[in-house]
Amino acid sequence: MEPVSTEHVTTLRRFNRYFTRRIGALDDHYLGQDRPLGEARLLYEIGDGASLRELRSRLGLDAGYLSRMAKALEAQGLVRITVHPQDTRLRLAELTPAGRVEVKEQNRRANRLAEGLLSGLTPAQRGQLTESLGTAQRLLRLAAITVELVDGAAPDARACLDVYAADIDARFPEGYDRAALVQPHEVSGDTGAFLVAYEEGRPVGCAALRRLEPGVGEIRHVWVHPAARRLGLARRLLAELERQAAERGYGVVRLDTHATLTEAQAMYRACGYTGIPRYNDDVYGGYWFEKSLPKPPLIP
Amino acid sequence: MEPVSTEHVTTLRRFNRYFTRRIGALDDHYLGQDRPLGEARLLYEIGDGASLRELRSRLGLDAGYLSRMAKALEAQGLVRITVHPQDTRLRLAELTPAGRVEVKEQNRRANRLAEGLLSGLTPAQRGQLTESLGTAQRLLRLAAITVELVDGAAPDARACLDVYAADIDARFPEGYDRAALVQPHEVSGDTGAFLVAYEEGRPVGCAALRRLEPGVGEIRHVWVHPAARRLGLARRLLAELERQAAERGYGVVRLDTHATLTEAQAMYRACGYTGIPRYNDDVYGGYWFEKSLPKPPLIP
DNA sequence: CCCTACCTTTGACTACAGTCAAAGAAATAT
DNA sequence: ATATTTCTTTGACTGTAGTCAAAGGTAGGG
Repeated sequence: MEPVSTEHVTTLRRFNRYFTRRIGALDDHYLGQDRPLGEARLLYEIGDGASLRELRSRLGLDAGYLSRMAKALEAQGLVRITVHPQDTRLRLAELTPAGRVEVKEQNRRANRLAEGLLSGLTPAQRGQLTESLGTAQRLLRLAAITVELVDGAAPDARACLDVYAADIDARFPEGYDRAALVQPHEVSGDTGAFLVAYEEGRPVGCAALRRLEPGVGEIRHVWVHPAARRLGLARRLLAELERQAAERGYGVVRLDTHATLTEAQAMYRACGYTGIPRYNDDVYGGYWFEKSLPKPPLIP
Repeated sequence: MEPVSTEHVTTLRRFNRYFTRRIGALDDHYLGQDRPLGEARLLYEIGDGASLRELRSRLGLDAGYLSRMAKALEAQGLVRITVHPQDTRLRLAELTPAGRVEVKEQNRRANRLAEGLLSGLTPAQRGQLTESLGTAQRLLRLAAITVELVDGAAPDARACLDVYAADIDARFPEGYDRAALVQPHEVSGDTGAFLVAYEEGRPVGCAALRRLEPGVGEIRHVWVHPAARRLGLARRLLAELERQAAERGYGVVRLDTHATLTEAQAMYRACGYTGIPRYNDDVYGGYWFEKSLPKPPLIP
């Protein structure tokens, strides 16, 4: 991997210092107002209802601490806590009308704060700021996502394929038959690979490689969770999978895409793939692509 | 002022949430490590030495709280506290060699964290992120700066002119004579104005308006502190001063600039000023500009 | 049916962050 | 010379955040 230039590190750190001290701290202070910050955050996070378990993982809180805060909010009449109908170990928290009012008030305060800040800028500058922040957030999210090689039979791998199958089943006019998915053993070991992308511990994308014929690998199931799209994650998965393919001795990789997935086709072309004639009898294939890989560096 | 669009507010708030929770919180956690966060911040802020008074205002801490923390750091051998030689009410804090080591270690950790984040991006993406963050920070700083109309005799006004005079005295080949500065009464009241820009309570720029002849105002001493340059603050001061001029019934404003200040000349042209012949006998003038102002809106 | 894993609650703490008021010492203004 | 202001220190607090361990109830696998 390329070394990180000090200029980039400095800018990120300077921004971080400036932003957390000036904007973030202000925001926290206003959000809480007459309520402890922890409670205010919890209230906000409950939103349209959530289980304590979920809240705990989202906010990264200790179970006991959370339990007590939830109880305090319940005592204040802001939250109603019920037992999960299916799994009675779980507790569900939801806002009461009073809680909803409180959250609305939080939102109003935060909006006013943001408006106050933005009002110091001209409309053109506001647009520029919005664009910069959007770009920065996209890139920061992408940077925080890790791509890992997992076994084709790993639960996360299967979970990704489940969502993937449901996703394209809804998108293909003819639906999608799960029988077309790769088998775990095809995408594991010396000839195959399965990559899962994680954002904050949750799988948000995948990509699979299997052997097609000697020297030729096939890339399949490149998929990104809807909430993680437009970050450039698919390209990253693809690049990483190509590295894996080269390491496994493949000189060429092929793939097919459904005729309806025009964005995917554009991406493959942009990543150096060229259209080729049909190479398989996949019923979902509409376009076929191929890319030659560089020889892997010899690791002594 | 134009209303702030919800899109801009939403983007700013979303970014704020994401950044403070994900990046900022992480940073704080790593910075502190085995030391309370307050102490870690104080240590960092002391840097090459500072008075307790200064630290208090920079960090926004309670006097008692700060005094105790400083003492704790001194007891740990990280900080040396001495009495100010001129004003014995003041205490000066500076790092001991051990303190310096500790701060270096903090820096190393923070750098590693930033590098870890950036290493997930391609060099091109890193460049894009750096640029976005730079732009965003510029704009956020600008947005947080307030411009206020003050009396020409106000301490902040005179303080600005002092720094201004010293600044250009160093820049003009022939130096600068303070006698050329405006008098307080010229830039106050119905015919004059004095604007001071504040960033976090400190004056970081100024601009003055005085009467030149009936219907014609003169803009003078447009100045921005070196630490606040390249944010677009001069333009903002200028625009606000033009509003003040229009309000005071001036249909035209004029100004002159020294021949060496080429950036200033470019800015005036970009702001709608056009070159005119010499209109005064200012020894520092090298270029003369003029701009017609719109009629002020009638306030009933 | 039993065992294990999971989720929550409760009790008992700790440490950090921060506030307030009183008082002392030195500088500055009048 | 006196009054006022400024800066710091000290004592006495408070509230929030967060940790750890024990215990009790429930779900799911074998």
